Order: sequence, then structure tokens, then C-alpha cells
Amino acid sequence: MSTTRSTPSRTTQGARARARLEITAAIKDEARRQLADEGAAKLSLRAVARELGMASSALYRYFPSRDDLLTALITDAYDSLGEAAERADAGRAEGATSVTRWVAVCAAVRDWALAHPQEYALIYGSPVPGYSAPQSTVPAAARVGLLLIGLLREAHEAGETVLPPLAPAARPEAERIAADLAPDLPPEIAAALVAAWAQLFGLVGFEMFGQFQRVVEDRAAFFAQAAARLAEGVGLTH
Amino acid sequence: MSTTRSTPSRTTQGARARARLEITAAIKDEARRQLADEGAAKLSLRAVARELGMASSALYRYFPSRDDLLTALITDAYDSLGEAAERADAGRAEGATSVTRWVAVCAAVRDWALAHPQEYALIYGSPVPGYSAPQSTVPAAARVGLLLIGLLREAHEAGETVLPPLAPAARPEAERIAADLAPDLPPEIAAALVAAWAQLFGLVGFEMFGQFQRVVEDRAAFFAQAAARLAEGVGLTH
DNA sequence: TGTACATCAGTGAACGCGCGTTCACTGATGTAC
DNA sequence: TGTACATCAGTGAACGCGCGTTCACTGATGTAC
Repeated sequence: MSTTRSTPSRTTQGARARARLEITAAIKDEARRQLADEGAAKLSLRAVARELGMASSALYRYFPSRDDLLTALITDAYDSLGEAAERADAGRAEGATSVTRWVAVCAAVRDWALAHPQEYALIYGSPVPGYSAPQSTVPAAARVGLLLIGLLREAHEAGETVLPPLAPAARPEAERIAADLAPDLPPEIAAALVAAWAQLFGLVGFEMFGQFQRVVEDRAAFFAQAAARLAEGVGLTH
Repeated sequence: MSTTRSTPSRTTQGARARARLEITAAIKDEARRQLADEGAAKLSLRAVARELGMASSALYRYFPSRDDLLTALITDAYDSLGEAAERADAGRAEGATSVTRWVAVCAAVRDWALAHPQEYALIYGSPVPGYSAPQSTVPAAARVGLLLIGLLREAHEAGETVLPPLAPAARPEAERIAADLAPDLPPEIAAALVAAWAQLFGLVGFEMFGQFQRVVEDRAAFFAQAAARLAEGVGLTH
């Protein structure tokens, strides 16, 4: 394998390839814009093409079908959210405590949702009828969860956790979860973590989908308080 | 006002009126059936009419527009869920503790969602694009929340609560919430209750929308554990 | 109780629109010699 | 470096479909006298 001229992509193949990437991105951008108006169920290839000034049939050079475009949007959204959460944690201050880190990650999730409401709805709202996300979206979808697991693992190793209560009836499932997701965490924490993960998106979802209208006003303060209590709930002590 | 013959509805006006109610119900039933296949965004009057064997224009005798049919479905769904939750609490055993009651109400919400997935998505999933629920849905939407508030009020009066922690930064909003929703509850409990309410639907939503796939297996046990911990979280002691 | 009239459910055609996807094609860009 | 050929982006027409809503109408049911 002569690697000497193995990347001529910048010049020869590059022009076409780069155009392809650009147009693919333009299609996804326009599609994201339209998600806001019409929602995922009504996302229309023809409308996207129209807005981009191309024939609707041209999109088929980029995405073999409407569902493939949806899949790309979903993967991108999960990745965008995951990256935002990871960035928030990576940029923490030197002596940040586990609780601070946890709250910051939660806040990053909320901030991302507020900034990308259509995409939030796409990945955490009702499933698009007739569409089922392929396996290829799984790794992107797992990023926030994995980040939280990592955070808890570090805190646990540092002795900064206590064991949340766990009813005997729930112990087998908690042990299964721990074995599956985080063998180095005690089942009490693993189960509490999965619950907290779902609850985090309950808080964010209620705010995004209008359930807090006429109920919560200072939503940032309310969320910060709830996130801090979630941290307690998973056994973080400081 | 002579009330003597004021309700001839059972005979004279009755036949037509009863038919009207029956057909209205049949339309809603068929629409609910179709929600499952196509989702709310694609709910189609023509498809409903077709399935019912009537001209699509006939539906306009019952619902002035597609949005009005959606509104009726939403109100019905909230009422159905609210009633299920209330029934679960009303049928409690004699000496049921607050925690038991709380967990039973949570389980009733989950059971209802599992039994009516399309309707759950309709009211707690992504909002239907281009549709905004009118004020008339508010009372039905509030039923579960009010039930939980009532439950906590009784527990608090019976001295069966402790105050959950509340960060100083969140106190003003907590006081606002308490004043607004439950003036007889301390702000600590009122704020924790609103958070727990959102978190409850986070747990249910993750299960409904497939986020627990490959993560949680014994979902009933997992949910019961999480619901019991939510009870703790709002300050219920037993 | 019987009749004239009003109300109302339901029809079917029509308007104007949008959709996903396929297909044969043109013309520009890239590749091999 | 120049030319012949292959690749590929993009077009525009077409297929077959579905939608919400309006409208003039028919015929049955209910009401008033």
C-alpha cells in the first residue's frame, strides 16, 4: 500500500467531493429549518429541494430516501447534544466537584434543547410514525448517558458517593443494569443513574413542550435546583 | 322556568341527539385508532371518514375542522389519564400510607400510558406542528397535577412530610410556585413536587418512546423503585 | 292525530394543493492513457 | 500535455397518490299548529 499519493483528495477528487459535502450539509440545514415549522412527520423532500432551488429528484443523489435524511438528522442531533454535554464537562474548572460537574452537564443538555427545539423534539419527542431509527443511531444516542456514567464512575472511585436506597424487589434489575452498563458501579448507583437520566429529560421535555406554561416561571433557577437534587439522588455527595 | 317538561330529550329530541353522540364517539374512536398508525401530525379526516364508510364532508357536521377533532382527542386523553389516576387513588386500601398512594398514582399513570401509547404521545410527546392546544384543554391537563398536590397536602397536614433541601437561589421561584399552586404547602415541597411531576413523565416517556430499549428490562420493577424514590424526593416519609 | 314546514345528517363532485419516487436525459467534471 | 471515455450531479416530466375544505343537493327526522 503506497501511501505516498493516497490523499489526492484535496485537489483532484476533492472538488467534487467537497461540493458533495457542502450540498449534503445544505440539505440537512434546510431540512432542520423546516423541522421547526412542520415537524418531523411532515418533513418533505420536495419542500427542501424547492427552498434550495433544485429539482426534488436531485436530492436522491444525496439521500436515497426521505427516511435516510431523517436518520441523518437524528444522528446529527444526538451528536450535537452529546458534544455540547461533553464540552461542558471538559471545560470545567480545576477543582470542580462531582456535583458541580453533574449540574453543568444537566444545564448543557437544557441549553442545547432550548437552542435546538426542533431537533430536541426529533430525538426525545414522540417517535415519527412509520419510521424506526436504525441501529446506526445508537452510538450517537448513547453519548450523554455514557458521559454521566463516566462522571459517576470517577466520583465513585474517588469515594465521593453514598449508596442511594434500593428496594429489595428492584435489586435484581439494578444488578442487571449495573452489569450491563457500568460493572464498576454498585447496582444502587447504576439504577439511580438510569432513573435520573430519564428524569433529566422529563424536566427538559416539560419545559420544551409547554407543560411548564403557567406553572414555572424562573425556569433556569428551577432547573438548577432540580438538577442539584438529581445529583443527590444518584448518590453524589459533593 | 317550567321544569316539568324540560327534559324531553329522552324521546323527542333524543333520538337525533343520541345518534349525534354515538357518531361523534365513533369518529373519535376511529381517529384514536389511526393515531397509532400515523401519528397526530398525519391524522386525516378523509381516512377517518373512509374507515367509517361516510363521505369526508360528513365529518364537518361533527367537527368544524381537523384541529377541533384533535382538540377533542387531546381533552379526552387528558381526562382519561386523569380519571385513571384518580381512580387508582380513590380505590386505595384503608390504611394506605402517603408513599403507597404516591407510588400507586405513578403506577396508574404508567399503566395508562402503556395501554394508550398513541394518546400518551398526543399529550406528552412533541407538540403537533401548526397546532396549538386551546385553553379549553387546560382543566383536563391539570388533573394529575392536582391529584398529586391534594395527596401532598393531606400528607403534609398529617405531619407525614419532611422538607426537601432547597437552594437559596431557587427559593423565590419555589415561593412563587407554592403561592400559585398550593398556598398551604411549604415552598420546598411545592417546588419538589413540580419537579417530581415532570420527572415522573420523564420515566414514563423514556419507556414509551423506546429510550429504555436495551437498557431497562424489568421495567415495572425499575419504575416502582423510581416512583418510591420520587416520593422521598417530595418529602413523603411513609 | 294529521299535516306543513323547518331542521339537520349525509352525499358526491369539485377546488387547489402537496407528496415520494422513478426515469430517461443533458452536460459538466474527473480519470486513464 | 492532450484526448477519449467514464462518472456523476442535476433536470423536468410523469406516476399515482392523498389531503382539508366548500358547496349545492337530497331525504329523513323532528316541531308547531
